[in-house]
Amino acid sequence: MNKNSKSASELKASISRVDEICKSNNLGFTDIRKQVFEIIIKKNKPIKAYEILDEIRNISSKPSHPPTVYRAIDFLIENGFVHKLNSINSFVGCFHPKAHEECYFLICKKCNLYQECCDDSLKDRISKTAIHNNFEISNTTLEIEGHCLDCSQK
Amino acid sequence: MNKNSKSASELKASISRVDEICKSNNLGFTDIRKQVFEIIIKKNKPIKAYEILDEIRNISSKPSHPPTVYRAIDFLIENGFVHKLNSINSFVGCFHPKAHEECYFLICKKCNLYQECCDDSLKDRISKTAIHNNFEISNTTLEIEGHCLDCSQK
DNA sequence: ATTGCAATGTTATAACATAACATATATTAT
DNA sequence: ATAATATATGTTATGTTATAACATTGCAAT
Repeated sequence: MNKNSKSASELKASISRVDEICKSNNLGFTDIRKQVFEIIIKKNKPIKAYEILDEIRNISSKPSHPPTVYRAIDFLIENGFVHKLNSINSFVGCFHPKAHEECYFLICKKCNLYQECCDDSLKDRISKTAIHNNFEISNTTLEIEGHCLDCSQK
Repeated sequence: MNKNSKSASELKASISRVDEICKSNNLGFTDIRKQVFEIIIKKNKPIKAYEILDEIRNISSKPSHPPTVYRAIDFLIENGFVHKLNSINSFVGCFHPKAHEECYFLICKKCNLYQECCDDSLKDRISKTAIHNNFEISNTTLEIEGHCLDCSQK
């Protein structure tokens, strides 16, 4: 699985990468959106909307409300910077924004770390299954829960 | 996709099949559980917990509450008679109870019909992906949303 | 300066789910 | 048969997740 935390430089790199993408696509990477994105990638584990809200409330002096967080999340998801894990109602940062449409995940139930597993053969297999069923995919949720190497050895 | 509704005989067959499985496994297929199962398979589309609750309230004279429904759903899921679609917080009947551990779905966004797509090659591919990442699967959520043949032709 | 638009603030509530404890019903052991 | 146990259900309350609706702000274009 991915490491437990990201270095300050990795964080900065992630943020400036998204910043670049937003600039070149004319997307407003506003303070709130940046703040929410930073909280998500800093945590480096799936995080819940209300946890994000709590963090913002800790940081900021002025009152914050759920819609603020959900709007920021919507923006981040729409543009592929963040993904939602439907099976655990949580959000994770994307390692490869704009690199792929669909994103598949391994989620460790013990340590909560997650990993993207978007290999092409899997994507192909899913695509073939859809075709075989005359089905036109618009989006796919693939979330594999279980135990990562570290946790299954313990 | 599967047809829009099930015939009375198909319904009866589904229920008695589950009945059999419960008997031979010493599981209590109680009235409430049977009722919830019937409501789910009758609908033949993903159904939400509170819709089930509403139906029960329509049928029954005595008051019903959310835990009643959620407990029945839990029982049905635990034993493989029903699946949860995490991406839409809904529940569907299983076409092949006990035939497979994991169950993958195609869900049409337009007509809401759903279809299981649990082919082995897909299962293998997912399994290989997990192995490749040193990951031990406990359960998998695969939900493919899009349009079925009928709906994409319209 | 005013209009228009995108983003945010704010209040309220909708939608989804479970904790905790009481009661009833079935099973088993004596 | 009766008590003890386990399983299932009833009930109240509340926790958790998410959005509707409308007000306000800030900024850009005419």
